[in-house]
Amino acid sequence: MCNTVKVSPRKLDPETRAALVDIAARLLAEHGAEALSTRKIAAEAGTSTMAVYTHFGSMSGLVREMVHEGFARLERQFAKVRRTDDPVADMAVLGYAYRQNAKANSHLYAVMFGGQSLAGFSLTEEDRQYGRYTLLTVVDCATRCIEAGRFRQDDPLLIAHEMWIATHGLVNLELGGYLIDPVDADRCYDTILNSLLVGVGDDQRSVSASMAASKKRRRREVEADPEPAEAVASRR
Amino acid sequence: MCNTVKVSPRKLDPETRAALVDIAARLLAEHGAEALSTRKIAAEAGTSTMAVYTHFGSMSGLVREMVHEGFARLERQFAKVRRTDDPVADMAVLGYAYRQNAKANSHLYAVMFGGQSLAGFSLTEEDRQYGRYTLLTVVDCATRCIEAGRFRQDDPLLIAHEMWIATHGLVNLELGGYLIDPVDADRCYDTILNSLLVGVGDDQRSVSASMAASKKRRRREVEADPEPAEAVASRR
DNA sequence: ACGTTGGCATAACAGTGTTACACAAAGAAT
DNA sequence: ATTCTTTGTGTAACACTGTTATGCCAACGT
Repeated sequence: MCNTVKVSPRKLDPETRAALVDIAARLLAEHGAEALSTRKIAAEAGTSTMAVYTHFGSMSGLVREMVHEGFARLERQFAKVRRTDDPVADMAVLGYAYRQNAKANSHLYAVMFGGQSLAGFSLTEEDRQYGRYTLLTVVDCATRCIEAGRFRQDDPLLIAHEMWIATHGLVNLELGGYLIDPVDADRCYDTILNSLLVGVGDDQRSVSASMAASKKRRRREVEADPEPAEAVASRR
Repeated sequence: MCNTVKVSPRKLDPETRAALVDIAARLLAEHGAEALSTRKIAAEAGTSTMAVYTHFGSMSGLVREMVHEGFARLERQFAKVRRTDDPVADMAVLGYAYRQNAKANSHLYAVMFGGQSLAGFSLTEEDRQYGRYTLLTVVDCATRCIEAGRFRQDDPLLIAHEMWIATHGLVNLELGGYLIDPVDADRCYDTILNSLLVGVGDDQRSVSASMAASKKRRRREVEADPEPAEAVASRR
């Protein structure tokens, strides 16, 4: 009777926790980084600023949660991409999904990958692992490309990284507003992806065909607008 | 006697202006974004916080100045790269210079290209034009590659953008800490650059030779450590 | 039913960017 | 040389930020 562990006379409310993340994400998306403050979040959630500290420890903790949610979103976008018998087209659609996700969550994206410090938050190695895990979908796709004889026998992790880097670079400059009229983002991406796909062993004709196929699939498998709020809510 | 224009009874001191930028840049580089405050800057400069407002209007104005200085630094790095009769090697060295500059000024770099909002600063179209101007060195190099018959007859601006995007993507993920051991930054960059260079028309043998040549030139033409402080001071 | 425990609100603290205001310094005009 | 005017700069305040010490009270285990 001495070591009886008394736990949780009052549990943390998971609903308010989720609400805080949602509100923070909305504030960030709608009004930018400057609008992200404990007081504004608490006011919208109908609580006090303490809620942020009991649930997340600090503002950085909340940002970290948002970052993880961002990775989860990206993974869900990836999951929507079908695995067809044209894995190279799949790869192109994955790239488009990455772009679309980044554009839909542009403020969060900079924190997830750019290393931007938002409210004093900075990535930990654990966070990065979380991010790298998302890349596994791309690695798997690269593996299927190799197995299908489209790509040269090579390290699928390296191939996935190539795609990641190119897409990431494009998205970053696109979001930064640097890619304008004569040399716009779509044109650049087509050219780069083409070169990379040929570079890893596919032949030009097959690449052209796969990229054309991917363009048809984009609209179906990767919708531009973010998923409706009900879907997010029902997942809880 | 009514419209006599009375000007400047007391001029802005360009020395304190430069000192403020320098101090701000150092604080940013050494202690991160959180350490960038008017009071800290003013304290180090031996002035009051008002100096920031008379010289730059606001904190964002000072950040803008730092961004422009960042572009100028990049351009100086580019200027160090020689224009040889192997323009493809030149291109590879330029890419290395871009990487090196980004790593030496990593905090500023995210603001310059990533669109990170630092102290409420966000890029204006004028700032972006400033950034695009820096790319002209790369466009020129691409033109020389075409004239030398190494690259296919194509839009040099598009080619420059390809290189920019790939290098930028690599640098961003590198700075974010995402590129680790088995698939590190150097390995990725070599592979991607190779694919892109072949993709714009050069043949594999020439690319390999040029990249090998570029590796020898790197250390000479692009020193890793930032330029000594005296050089910066004497330029004023 | 009761007592413990931990979530939450309140209010304070140290810090931030920004600004109104007074002062002083420096060039222009006499 | 002296005065005048203009304007940079220091002081102090304002509204705001993240964070935390301190209570209160609701909810859970007993």
